[in-house]
Amino acid sequence: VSRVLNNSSRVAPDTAERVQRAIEELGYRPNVFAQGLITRKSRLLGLLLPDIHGEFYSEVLRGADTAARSMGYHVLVSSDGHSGEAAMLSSNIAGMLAGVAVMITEPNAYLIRQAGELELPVVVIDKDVQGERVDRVLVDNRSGVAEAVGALMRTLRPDALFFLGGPESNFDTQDRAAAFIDATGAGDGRVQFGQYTVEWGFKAAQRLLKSRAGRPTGVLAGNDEIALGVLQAAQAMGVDVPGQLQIVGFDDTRIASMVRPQLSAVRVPMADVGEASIRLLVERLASPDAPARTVVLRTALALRGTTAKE
Amino acid sequence: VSRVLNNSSRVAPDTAERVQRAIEELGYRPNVFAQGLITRKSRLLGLLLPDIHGEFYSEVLRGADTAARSMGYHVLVSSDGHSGEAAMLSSNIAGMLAGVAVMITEPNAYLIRQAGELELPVVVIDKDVQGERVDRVLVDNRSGVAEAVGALMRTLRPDALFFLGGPESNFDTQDRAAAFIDATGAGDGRVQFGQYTVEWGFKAAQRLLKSRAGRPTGVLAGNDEIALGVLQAAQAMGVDVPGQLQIVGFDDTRIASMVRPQLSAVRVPMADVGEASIRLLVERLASPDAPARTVVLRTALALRGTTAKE
DNA sequence: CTGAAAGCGCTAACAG
DNA sequence: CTGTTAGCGCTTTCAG
Repeated sequence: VSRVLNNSSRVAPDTAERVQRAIEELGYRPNVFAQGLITRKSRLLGLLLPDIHGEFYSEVLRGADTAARSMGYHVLVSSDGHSGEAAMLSSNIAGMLAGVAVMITEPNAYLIRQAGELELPVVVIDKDVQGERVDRVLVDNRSGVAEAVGALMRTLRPDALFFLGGPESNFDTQDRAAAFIDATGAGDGRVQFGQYTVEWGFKAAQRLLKSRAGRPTGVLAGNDEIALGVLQAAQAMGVDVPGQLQIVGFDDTRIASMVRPQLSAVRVPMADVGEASIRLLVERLASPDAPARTVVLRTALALRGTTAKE
Repeated sequence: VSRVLNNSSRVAPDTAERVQRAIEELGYRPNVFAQGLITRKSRLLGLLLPDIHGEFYSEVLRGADTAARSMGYHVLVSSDGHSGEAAMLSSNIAGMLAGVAVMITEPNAYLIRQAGELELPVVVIDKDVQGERVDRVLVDNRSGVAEAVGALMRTLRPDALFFLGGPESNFDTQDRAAAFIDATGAGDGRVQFGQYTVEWGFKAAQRLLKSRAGRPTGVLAGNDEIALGVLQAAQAMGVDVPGQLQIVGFDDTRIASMVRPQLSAVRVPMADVGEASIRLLVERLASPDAPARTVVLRTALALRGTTAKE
């Protein structure tokens, strides 16, 4: 039976068929635990996200799930709840995992070290972690920012452009802020850090819009929620968008196209991030000693209602 | 070692400690497969959703994950992609699952039957499936609708109230439509079915708002996205909300409070749905022969900017 | 090509 | 209280 199922070694065709029939008649299903015990392999992959909340992460998960399924694997998600605990990695379940993809968006010494030392194949998402056999999936934030700023600068002066990011500790926000400074030559006052929320975007924009001098004519937001907050502040204060203020969001989640006017945004291919990390993992399973690889995913600029029409 | 780890049967305190020390020194971790092979138990629970997309399902997942973790379990999510395939249940991974929670929102004979026949403990979410040992988690749509309609009728005539639902085949939409008809005495024209999307909500509202006679003064939407579409249509047509048109969404996802004005909505406790299903599953694992249970979760009405201020 | 048998690492039952 | 042992169901030699 084992030889038929794993179609290994030579089995006579008619024997094989006889076995197959018996399998079906009896409804036989191999015991996964016995299999795992002897082969030390499994078809379960771990995906560790900072949070399983909202449009962004659920899109990563969806991409990962789809990719995994197409290759006969399954994905076990877990959020580390920003706790740095990485419950999944220390729980007994870790022993069932064939590999893990870890998304690291904030400094987390514990997680980073654990990811590097794990005897399991590891893919790190978002953070350029060192490690012998640690593959990486990165998003090209810099070119995304450059493209967005370029679009803004077609109609606006660079010194009236602002960046409203998420938490300063967030790696993506850091990257995006740095790229923004490179692209616009912005000094400190025009780059602000806060939260990845509508509320924070609203307040920050309100503050900016109130000031007479140095009022922004263009804002690049750290994510779509911040951009939405900026849009709402403008609307509340009677500032015309995109006439007096242009806004570009980041991520291009479904929210960006749900609101009116629709948000222009730098599209981050979240599903592709999920997919690439699973693919990398499965490929490493196949060749454990291959050199570490890095996949960099490009963004794309989606111009919609909050930027000047060409 | 086994006895110490499972703190079963009497072990001398000092022996236990000696074993513990050795475990730590050696970094010993029990092999999950060997354990599973003999105990036929696992700490892995399956969660089958129609889709892993968006605010709604990611919230269910979050509730489930939190609950599972607090009880030492893990959740393996999978979407059936509306395909009725239930890949998770037929794949080899099914053998690692201690139980499954299945969310059924549309007719799916295959899934329903499979859920009822599975030898695994099963919890069915959203659909009242029959089955010996099948527990259920339901949302009390009817009382949610009644409450929303009640609020609308404080200032509006019942015959100017409309219900714009999702697909007619969706169980929740069916429930909500039926409850709406009960509460308002609405005939067919005032209950419409479409898609759970902003676009459909927009178009349907546009059509309704254009007609001179029988123009709605209040709309109950099948979910928040539809409600948002209705709001945008009103704004686009210069219809004042809530002055000329009041809108109540359903689910109360984060989207409802992200937009301006904020959507009034019937809050569906999505995280609680996830949590309750995991809890039911774990409790059944403990007592396999207990009678089937049904948990009904209440909704709550969140009155915000799209309904008349009191 | 096929039958037989040796474990994989663990738990639980059984002696001591 | 602790040592020993019989499997759990599978894959993979090793003989035939």
